[in-house]
Amino acid sequence: MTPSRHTDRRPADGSPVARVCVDVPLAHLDRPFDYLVPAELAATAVPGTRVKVRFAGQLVDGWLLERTERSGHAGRLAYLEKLVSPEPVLAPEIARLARAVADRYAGSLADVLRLAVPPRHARVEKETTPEEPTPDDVPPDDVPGDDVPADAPRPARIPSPTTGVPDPPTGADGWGAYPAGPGFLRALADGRAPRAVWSALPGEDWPARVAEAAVATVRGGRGVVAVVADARDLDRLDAALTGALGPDRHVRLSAALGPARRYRAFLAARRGRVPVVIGTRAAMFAPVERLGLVAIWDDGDDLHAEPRAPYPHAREVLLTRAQLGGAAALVGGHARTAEAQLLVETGWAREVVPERATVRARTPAVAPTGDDPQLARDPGAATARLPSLAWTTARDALRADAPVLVQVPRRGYLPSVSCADCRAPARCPHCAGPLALPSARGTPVCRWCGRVSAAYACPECGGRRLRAAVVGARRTAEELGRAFPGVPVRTSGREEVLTRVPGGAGLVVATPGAEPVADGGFGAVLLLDSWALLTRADLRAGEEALRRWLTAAALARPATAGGRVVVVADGGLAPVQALLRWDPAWFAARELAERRELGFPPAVRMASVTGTAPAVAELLAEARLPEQAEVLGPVPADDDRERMLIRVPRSRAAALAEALHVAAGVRAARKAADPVRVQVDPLELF
DNA sequence: TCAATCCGTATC
DNA sequence: ATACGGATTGAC
Repeated sequence: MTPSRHTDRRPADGSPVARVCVDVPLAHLDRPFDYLVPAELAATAVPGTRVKVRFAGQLVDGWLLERTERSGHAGRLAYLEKLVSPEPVLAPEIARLARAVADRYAGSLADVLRLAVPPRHARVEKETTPEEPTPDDVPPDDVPGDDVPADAPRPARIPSPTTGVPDPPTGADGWGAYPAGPGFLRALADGRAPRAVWSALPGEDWPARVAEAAVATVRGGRGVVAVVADARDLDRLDAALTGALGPDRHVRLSAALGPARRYRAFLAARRGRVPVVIGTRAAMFAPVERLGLVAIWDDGDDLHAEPRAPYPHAREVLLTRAQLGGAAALVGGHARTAEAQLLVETGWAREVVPERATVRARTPAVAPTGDDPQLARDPGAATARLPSLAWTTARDALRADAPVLVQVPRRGYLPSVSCADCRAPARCPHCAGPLALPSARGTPVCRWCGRVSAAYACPECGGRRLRAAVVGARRTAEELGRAFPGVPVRTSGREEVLTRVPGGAGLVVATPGAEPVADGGFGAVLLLDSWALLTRADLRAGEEALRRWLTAAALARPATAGGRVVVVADGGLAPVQALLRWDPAWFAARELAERRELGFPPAVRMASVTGTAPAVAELLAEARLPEQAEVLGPVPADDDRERMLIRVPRSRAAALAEALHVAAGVRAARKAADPVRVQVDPLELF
């Protein structure tokens, strides 16, 4: 680049101005900047391309958002320095979506674009051109191998001659088991935009159902984005889609693919070569032509929350896409989140649920049992410290040559404080935050507002004594093998996740989210140590416990085929009740009502501001918060930082996000030191 | 009186 | 971030 070349440059004849989003992380620079398009880039510097521009003296990356005739900028415009690639990787609708997501989460467009478009891989980009597809676009190692469950792919159907896309199934199975299901599929095929909150039946082959919804949408000439929580779910969905749609009508997109394969899959979608993109949350921004359906499975799984700024949640991103693009939406799971319930109650989405008779026919028999581990009469139970009902249930299943699933929680859940008498979580009388005991014999202190509750009395039972929950009962799992000598014990957890186990007698000990599918279903499912799940210091503890139980219990055979579930928990607790009755909608409605009462999300919009105490104070002093905003805290966060919570009515959500974004910008412009993290809808509230 | 430096502000 | 401008300070 010689200096003389600069003097040669002249602006392009048509639309000489490029509006560019510069890739800098500073909040106050979150707006487009205008540059001149040099004549030689007139045809190639199109909207959606990556460019390099000189910005404040340095060369930075940017996104060309649009080309215009004139600029509103009073000063002199600089030229685009370079076109990184002529590939318009940023589709216009994704640019719009990214802006909406940035606004919702008090973040910058550049931050969201970094999440939305994978890093360029030049070699991959050159492999193919939009005109000549190659068969190598989905490489062999993108396709799941032999370890993928055999049940997941549907048998290939004869493609209909006109479209090449098979007909959806009919009858009382599949979507036919849900009264609103067939109508939902019809609407997808007809090009309409139905929105569904789907409560999947136990034993449901959910990957097949999602694949059928995708097929219906593709039949209607539209595209699909479907997001699942982890690699194992993705393998299952991939296999189902391969069966339903063939091997080359979809791509999988996840960060785990690595840069080259990820960019290859991304390009295939962007170039309109495949109508369906499936993936983990990395796929939530995937460009798809004529988007007709967004789907998310198990939206309560916290893996759906993006850990990088501005921390968007896959469900919210997908619903925003559906809203902006007039696409259908499918929010499915065995459980139902309070957020999904809100969609139903506001009328934004409709329920797709089975009738009670169908539920009864498909559910295993669920029974609660106390968590007293003394059971001397059964020596095996005593060894494993199992309640006797759990032990006898497992024993019976094993005798019937059926596999048994034992769910144990992961370690690391923070105990909170509960009433020693009735075990109701202890909440701050002032702000309803969680109480904690700073020392064993101290007075409880609110973790949100810091107020001391010296005279705490349980609102449920009037009890005045408090107890801290005890964590860690993994030993129970290790001792199980000894309780059932001669029975093979396999574990599935963080280190090694089993996808599938054979149908004979055997024990599988799994942590939540790592439960394998069993051939023919599990004869028994034991849900142990639920006390640790239910007493987590988390707003979503009950919802999360039920989600994990339903997900595990859904792997059991129906009661009619001998399937039994034992949950070691007090049968009077609401999540346990919901499990016994297999009624996730009832629990979600109850949960949402409670959150309305307490002023918690999603009934209200919350944001958190985390940083050093002076930095947090400065940001909040700067922020012009909406009038109804309530500021809670400070609560201590990691390494001498602190956290403030701001809550507003949902109608003020946009104003809150904007106020925080502007305040962060003012701070960044002034000093740039002492970072503050702003999070809208933080997953963890305390 | 001029230049070196500091601080604040814009970055096209 | 960096780079520029206006104000400020200090030495001639």
